Amino acid sequence: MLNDRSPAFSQDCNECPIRHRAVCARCETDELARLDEIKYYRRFEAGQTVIWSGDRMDFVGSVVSGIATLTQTMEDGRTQMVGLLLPSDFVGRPGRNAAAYDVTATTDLVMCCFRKTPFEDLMNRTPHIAQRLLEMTLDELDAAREWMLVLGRKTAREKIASLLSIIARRDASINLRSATGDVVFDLPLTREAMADYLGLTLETVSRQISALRKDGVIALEGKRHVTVPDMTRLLEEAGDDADGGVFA
Amino acid sequence: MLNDRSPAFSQDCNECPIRHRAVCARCETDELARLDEIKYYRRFEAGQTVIWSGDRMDFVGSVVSGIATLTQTMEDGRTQMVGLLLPSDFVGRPGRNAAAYDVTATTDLVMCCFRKTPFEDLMNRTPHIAQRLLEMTLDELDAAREWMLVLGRKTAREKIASLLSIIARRDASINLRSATGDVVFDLPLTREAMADYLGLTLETVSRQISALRKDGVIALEGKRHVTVPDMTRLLEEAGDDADGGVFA
DNA sequence: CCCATACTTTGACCCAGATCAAGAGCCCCT
DNA sequence: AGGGGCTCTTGATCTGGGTCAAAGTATGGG
Repeated sequence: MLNDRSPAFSQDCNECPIRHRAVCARCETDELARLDEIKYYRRFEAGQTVIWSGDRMDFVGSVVSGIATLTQTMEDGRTQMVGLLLPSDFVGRPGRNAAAYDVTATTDLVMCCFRKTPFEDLMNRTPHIAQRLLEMTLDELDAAREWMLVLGRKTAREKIASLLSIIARRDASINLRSATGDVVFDLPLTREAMADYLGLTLETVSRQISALRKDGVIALEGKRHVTVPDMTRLLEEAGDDADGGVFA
Repeated sequence: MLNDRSPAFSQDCNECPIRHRAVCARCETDELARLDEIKYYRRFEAGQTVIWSGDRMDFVGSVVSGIATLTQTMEDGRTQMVGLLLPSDFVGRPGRNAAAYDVTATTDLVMCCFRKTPFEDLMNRTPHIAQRLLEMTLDELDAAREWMLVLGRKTAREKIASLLSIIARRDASINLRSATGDVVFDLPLTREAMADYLGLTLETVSRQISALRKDGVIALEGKRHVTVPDMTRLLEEAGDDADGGVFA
């Protein structure tokens, strides 16, 4: 399976996202084979730290399954999540040795990693890797800037609705809609982690989720399982431009 | 001057930042010459809009002199600044046609631009351009994420101190210290623009600046000219890790 | 089965920063 | 000089979300 180099494979590969996302079908077969040679897998349990901010980071890699968070912490303990890594997201920085933020697994996590030196060598010989990484990084930058609007200007309710929209949009299980067309997914984060993402306290997160439930914007089963009967309504609550994206 | 291709030039060039920052001395002379062939300059007056979010953007470029801001706006008018472009900063996205945010000149502005198609062609033939752009984009991503911590978790006073630190660090005139070692610079933004960067109101910005002045953290001459007698103190006020960076 | 631990909800109260309002300083134009 | 825009400051008041506190709910271990 991992050695299949057909075009179809490089389209559909979930097994090794860097291969699919960073390299795609544009590179020659030999380079793909080289990537396979130097890659390795790492597994983490929920709650485990992948790397601490400031530590030496001698690898780059992407998420195969599970969810990881990037967080920054002040000396007094205030914490802000600065990124959410879902399957196929890339982490690590060619050309720099220290991690800039804590990376933590919030669920069981599998990453596809490359030791930095061989990866950089390969990147130098394979222009498309740098170009693909550039595209991915620009996407992340756009996402980070969009999040700055959420953090700086949105109300607590809008923040929650924005987070739910993003998770709905990106969570793989979103592809499964119920018979009635509802959007259904599981929250991969605790209330505290959501608070850290949104610049709120966990109490406010809890209150706003309750409020959205009372107002019929979402339905909850247990603490984590969310049903969105009307995605357009949720996007309105988030204060987003009403284009609706994939849900239009 | 613009045709000087000595190594010293590519180190010191202020005239065409993309050449210095995106290409540097690693590329061959021919490619540098090609960059010179396709570049052109654009001038904007203070307050003028470079491009509106959503508009077709058929160029990329970098700031030669002056200051521009990237902002996002909600329908109801709430706006968040998501980036500050100082001289040598790059803007634009190879491979995408629509601008993702408003770009506005806040001072008189000169940009060094490249039409997108020839730039992309050149990038495809010159791997170092993509690699250098990747580095620059990763820097911007780190800065954006650092700003997320400011927006999400810092108090108004800390936000102001953080902004002043960043401007002090990046403003070219910082290199000029007064005889006593004070750090001196001009604020390139109105109170309202600072508020939009920090997720505050302009009244709060004004009050916090007054408070910092009263407490002797900064001194003001007129509305815009700032003197910082003790940079370490300012960084403490910003809640930053006390490494001090260039000011240590 | 019961307890410990971690996560979540809800209530009561408070405060940092928003909002509303009034001037003050400044620059440019006529 | 005098006005008309700006930008900026300062005061008074209000409020969204933080803080503190307590109780509810899973889940897993002994």
